[in-house]
Amino acid sequence: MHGEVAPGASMTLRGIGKDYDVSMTPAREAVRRLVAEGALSMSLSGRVSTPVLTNERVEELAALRSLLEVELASRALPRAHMALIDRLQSINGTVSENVAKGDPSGYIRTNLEFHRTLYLRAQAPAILAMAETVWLQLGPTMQALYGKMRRAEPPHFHRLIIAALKAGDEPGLRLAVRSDVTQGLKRLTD
Amino acid sequence: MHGEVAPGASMTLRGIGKDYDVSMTPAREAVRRLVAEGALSMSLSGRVSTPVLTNERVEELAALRSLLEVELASRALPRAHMALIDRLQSINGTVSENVAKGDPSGYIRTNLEFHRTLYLRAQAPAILAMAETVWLQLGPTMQALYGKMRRAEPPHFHRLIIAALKAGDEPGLRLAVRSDVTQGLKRLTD
DNA sequence: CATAGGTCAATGTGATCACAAATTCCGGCA
DNA sequence: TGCCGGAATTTGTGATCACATTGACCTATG
Repeated sequence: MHGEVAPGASMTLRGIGKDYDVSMTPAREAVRRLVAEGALSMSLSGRVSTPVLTNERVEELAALRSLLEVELASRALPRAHMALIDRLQSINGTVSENVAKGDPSGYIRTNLEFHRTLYLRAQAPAILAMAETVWLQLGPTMQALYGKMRRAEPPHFHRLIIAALKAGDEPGLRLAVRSDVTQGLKRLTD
Repeated sequence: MHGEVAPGASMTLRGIGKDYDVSMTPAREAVRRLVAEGALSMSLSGRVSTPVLTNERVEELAALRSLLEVELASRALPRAHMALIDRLQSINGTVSENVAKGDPSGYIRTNLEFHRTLYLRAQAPAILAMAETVWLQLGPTMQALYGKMRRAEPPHFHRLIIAALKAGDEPGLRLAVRSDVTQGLKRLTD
């Protein structure tokens, strides 16, 4: 999810087991779960690797992020008090730090933390779980994206999100979330 | 998914294995996958059962169906030719038969086949997979719903969907799909 | 008769093993 | 030098086992 492993990286059951000091059995169960969630792909022979996403797939996942996260933000809006907004601003500072540091994995992690913190207020665990599944599928590919980014951009749309939350502006919030989610992924399909 | 097992039904690894003439290992992997997809729930002790959904959860899943399936229908619309519409009408006939027969599981199965046939035209496998995950989570509860239905209602909204497809009416299609998806689930939360 | 305590069966977990399939690697041939 | 083929290693699958824990049943007691 955090883009710590590159797209197309392959792994073996025995290797995973050795890494975590367990036998093949728990490694197999973890892998099967991640395959079910789309975070890993399995060849017909059972070999497992991180998926290499086609442009069409990335476009779909971006559309899913947009659909789900706009809904989550919209549901969170009426419950978003000042304490939450302060928290979001603080996280946003950490995001900027990671941008400055040039740490792609840290950037992805704190960026997702920003979104998750907001969406937790939506009190919609099933929808949030789906959104996290999408994040999981995009993880490896996101790393490739932010590795390619020439200029590290500050979290512009995050500020729009915070502003819309403060103003209680629902259409503005929906647009800001959609823009933030779509922005980076757009570049990925070029 | 087809509502063949009631909500809250519990099952054991050895029991599943015996049913399908395999050992515990494949049963465990299947169960873990279904748990990851939300189709089964697992207690802290590892016991597995079909989930009993709260009203809030049903509302969430209905919202997810609405979001995802409206998008899928919208993407399928430009690609929907006459052959597809004929196919949908044929499936719709089978749906009516199952309604008349009073076969809840058959009704759910053919109803989902109607939706899947339309959505396959959207050429969006990731979104369709998410929608099917939602169907999976709703399966057992759907059975409880259609078991409670006094009067078996004909697939009214399906006809609206077909009409909108014929007319190329996108707003009408979106509304028809949203209504069809929401209709039954609304009654479930009372 | 109800309830609490204790015993026993049932269940999930993780490890290990045998086996088949596939991938890789290496040598030989064109 | 490039490509093909076979052998050996790697890898996933399914089965079985030991063990700890949980849940259920049964009995005894108030």
